[in-house]
Amino acid sequence: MEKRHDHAEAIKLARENMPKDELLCDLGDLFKIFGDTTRIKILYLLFESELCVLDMTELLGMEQSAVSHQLKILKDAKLIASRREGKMNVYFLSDDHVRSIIGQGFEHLTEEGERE
Amino acid sequence: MEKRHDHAEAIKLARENMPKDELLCDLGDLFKIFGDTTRIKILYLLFESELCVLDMTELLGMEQSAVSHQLKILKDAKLIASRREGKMNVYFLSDDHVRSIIGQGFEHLTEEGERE
DNA sequence: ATATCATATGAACAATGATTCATATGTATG
DNA sequence: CATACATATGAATCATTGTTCATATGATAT
Repeated sequence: MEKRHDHAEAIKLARENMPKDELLCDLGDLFKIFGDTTRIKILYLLFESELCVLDMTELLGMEQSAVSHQLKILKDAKLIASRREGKMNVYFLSDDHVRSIIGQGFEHLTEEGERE
Repeated sequence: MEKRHDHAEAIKLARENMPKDELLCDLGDLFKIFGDTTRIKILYLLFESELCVLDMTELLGMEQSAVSHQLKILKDAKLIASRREGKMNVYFLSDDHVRSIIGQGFEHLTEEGERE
């Protein structure tokens, strides 16, 4: 009887190419940030234009405090950045990876849909 | 004094391009799946070769039950698929979006690192 | 059939995390 | 300096979620 799945070989290959635990942890932490609807919404908002906190609070229909908390998380992850403008803090995307990552997720979802 | 941040215009632009809530939710749910080290590890393992549950249990040094639970989550999200081979269930990546998404996350992390 | 191997699954528990409330910081203006 | 405006932050709460334990299902061989 032919053996189709070769445990030893598969395990060897998989083990050799496993990145360090720290990187895997960082990756998880990064994606965790995208794993929340509020934060996804904020990022989408910033796709189009810079926004101050009150703008976002209004657009999201949420409490100002909740928005600020999420902005901090996004900023700590360097996904967004901000600058002062008088009394306001204006937020904007800090690089294009955000668009790429969300774009890939979007593709996965829509192609799944088509197949069914 | 020149007004640098135009609230009305920014809000209008942002609101027009906001996808439906359902999509935003689905996106969040998808990324939530990548937001766990165990699942990231499993996906990385499957980058190289198909694996049965016991292979992964050994490679991850985790309980079989924990691995199975995570496999179910990945399978429900159509990120992986499986086939029977005798007593075993052999798992494999179901499409290349997994590689792209993780790749983008990886890039964000490493480029951040370089800049500092 | 029964014993065994491989995997799946349900319930319980502990940890994590998003939101709210209350309050503090920072900035302009009278 | 006092007041109002814009934002940030700490503590508390409620919900979500990963893991474990115990057990169920499914497949093979004797």
